[in-house]
Amino acid sequence: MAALEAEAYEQAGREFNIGSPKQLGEILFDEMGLEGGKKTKTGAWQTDADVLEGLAAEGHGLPRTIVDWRTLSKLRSTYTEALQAAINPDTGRVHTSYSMAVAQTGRLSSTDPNLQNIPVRTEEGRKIREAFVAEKGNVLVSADYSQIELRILAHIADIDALKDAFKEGLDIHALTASEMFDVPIEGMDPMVRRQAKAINFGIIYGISGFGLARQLGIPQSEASEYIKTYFKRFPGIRAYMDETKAFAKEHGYVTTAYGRKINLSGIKSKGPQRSFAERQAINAPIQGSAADIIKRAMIRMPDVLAKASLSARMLLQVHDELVFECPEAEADKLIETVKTTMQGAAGPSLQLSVPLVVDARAASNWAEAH
DNA sequence: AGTGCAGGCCAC
DNA sequence: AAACGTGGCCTGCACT
Repeated sequence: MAALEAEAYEQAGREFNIGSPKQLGEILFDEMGLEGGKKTKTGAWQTDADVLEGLAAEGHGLPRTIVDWRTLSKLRSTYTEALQAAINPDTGRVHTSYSMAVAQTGRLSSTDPNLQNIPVRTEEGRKIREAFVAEKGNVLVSADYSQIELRILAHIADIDALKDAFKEGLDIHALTASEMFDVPIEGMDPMVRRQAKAINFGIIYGISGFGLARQLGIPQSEASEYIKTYFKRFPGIRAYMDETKAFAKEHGYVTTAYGRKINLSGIKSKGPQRSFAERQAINAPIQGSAADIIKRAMIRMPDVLAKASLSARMLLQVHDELVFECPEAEADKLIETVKTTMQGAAGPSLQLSVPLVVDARAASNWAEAH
């Protein structure tokens, strides 16, 4: 990191506080005069990774150096150093706290330290996750719901094409791409599937052409066409969204699949507040239902483990994932027990019209088990 | 030294 | 007008 700092000062032509976005923005856009800068709402130059990647693509050196420095700096300060400092000397372990009434949707949240945002997406980040290891002679078992939110959407919005796809165990993003772009699933271009995946996630979040364009780095006109095509192919999704927004506006809340209410106070306001509340109205039943289901699984777990004579302990919940620790010899039985419990957790009070699928694996560390 | 906000970025 | 949902933690910075 020291080498990256020296390189940044060299490229900037002077020293500055490398951790200060404000100073960086002034160097890039006021001193160096780079084009394409945007301001944040407070008037400061925006210097987030998207902006810096754009500048780096123009051939400028400093933005690349800063992005690399921030990546390492983030991992060191937020994870490597903070997590070691959080080890409890009595247990030799890191213990998080869960809040059950913070997230509007009914998700848990995790603090001091937050163990629900341990890196996983990059190779460097996964090294952090490798440091979460089982006691000697034990293994970690990670069990996560596959595509639970899209399955819930298929159920709630009652979309036959999506429900059938899940029943047949198809690759849902590939299917979406196939339907939208009229291409066969076999031998599909990975970039086409990636675009469909972004659309699927966007749908769950209450997408806009602007947001999808930003996500995919394509013109807004093109993104809007994608969304139009998606709704044409899955008209039931648009109907669900319209109905949900109308319900929210009439009642001031939406409900999960179990009937739990989620208040949306901003739904009757105007302008951006209302747009925001409308996206919440679309997302909250989906995210909230997933939260209900995994909580039902967690509540049943102690009983289920005891009945199966398993000594496994449930350690963590990460929204659609449960992490356990157990003796190596128990792992196979634990995986079967946990899978069955999680996959059946929607019932019996709710009969989901799509199957829930759980992937589970055992390994000595969290990165490999995930 | 403590507080709170802004900007940024990690996860699902 | 804002622009894709739910969170928490880091540093910098202005302030008390």
